[in-house]
Amino acid sequence: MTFVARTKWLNSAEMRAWLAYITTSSDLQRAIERDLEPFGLDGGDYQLLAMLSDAPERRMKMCDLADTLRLSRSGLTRRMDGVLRKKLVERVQSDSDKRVAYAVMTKKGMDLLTKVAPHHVASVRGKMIDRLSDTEIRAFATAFEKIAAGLNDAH
Amino acid sequence: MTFVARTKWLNSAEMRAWLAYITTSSDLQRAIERDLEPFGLDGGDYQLLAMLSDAPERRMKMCDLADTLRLSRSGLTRRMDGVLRKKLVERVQSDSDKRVAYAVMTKKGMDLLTKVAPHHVASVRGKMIDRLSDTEIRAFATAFEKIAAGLNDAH
DNA sequence: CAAAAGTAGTTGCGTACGCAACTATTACGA
DNA sequence: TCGTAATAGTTGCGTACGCAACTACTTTTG
Repeated sequence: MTFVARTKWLNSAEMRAWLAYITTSSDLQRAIERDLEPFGLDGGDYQLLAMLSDAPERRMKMCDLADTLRLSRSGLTRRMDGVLRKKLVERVQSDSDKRVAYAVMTKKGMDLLTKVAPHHVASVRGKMIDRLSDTEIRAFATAFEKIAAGLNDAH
Repeated sequence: MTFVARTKWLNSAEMRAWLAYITTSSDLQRAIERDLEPFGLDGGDYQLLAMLSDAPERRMKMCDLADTLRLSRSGLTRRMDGVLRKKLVERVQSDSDKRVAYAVMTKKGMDLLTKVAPHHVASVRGKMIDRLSDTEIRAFATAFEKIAAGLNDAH
């Protein structure tokens, strides 16, 4: 294919960016998750609670929650099993549409999140945010926003 | 803990950076992996082959390979099963130290990587690199390098 | 130089999650 | 309005991978 044959290799700055990104982002994610372990949460649980805490009435439809968490429907079903067992979240069947179920954060879930969030923020700050200048933070944000836009409009 | 009580929340620029990062990086990774599927490789296989292709004599000790790929030892053992079955890589026992095994890329593996690499680079370019300005690329690289440095010296 | 400690790799087991298939419900088109 | 299509959610099955335990070597140490 002409297209591929013509593909430019990465120059050194581009390669630096790509390599730094792929090696570091997995380390970063692990490090931040490790800081959550003392609270009995993993990264997925935390994201789930954080999303619910942000939603009106602290509730979301399962399928919307799956989309925002980047989980398949079945993936969310299993992940819910965990937080349901811990009583951090409840399932509530919808009256108006009997297909849909809501995930609703319980008081226990909210209390836990309130306790954990400052530690999590401290972790994110310490490992990432506070290591970057304001300029870098802004560049970082716009870079990922541009990438996200590209991913969306390419389907 | 005073430390935690004092933790500053993220301001809006910081929050933008963090949110854009966590939501987008998983989408980006998936998108790039999807582009590898037509070649019968997943992201892990590709990384493995790429690392070997870069190493002297296209071979690496299993444990070094595990470290660079951010896999546990057992994780690498299983991942090797896949590429061994496909004959892209061979295991070679070391003579000098009978504990160690080398992963050695085969000609078939090298040929495949040579074929796939341009598509992969095109994918990385299209989804990320070409969407960013030179300035953003540089900021991106230094940002992740700083983060990586922080993760390392914090143990 | 023997015993203890360290290192490389594999295996058993448990967990997370995606895909495909299935059920139940709702929306739509003729 | 009936039948077809779309949507929400769960379940079965397969894969990836980490941890702990194990084997087999090698290095260190007293």
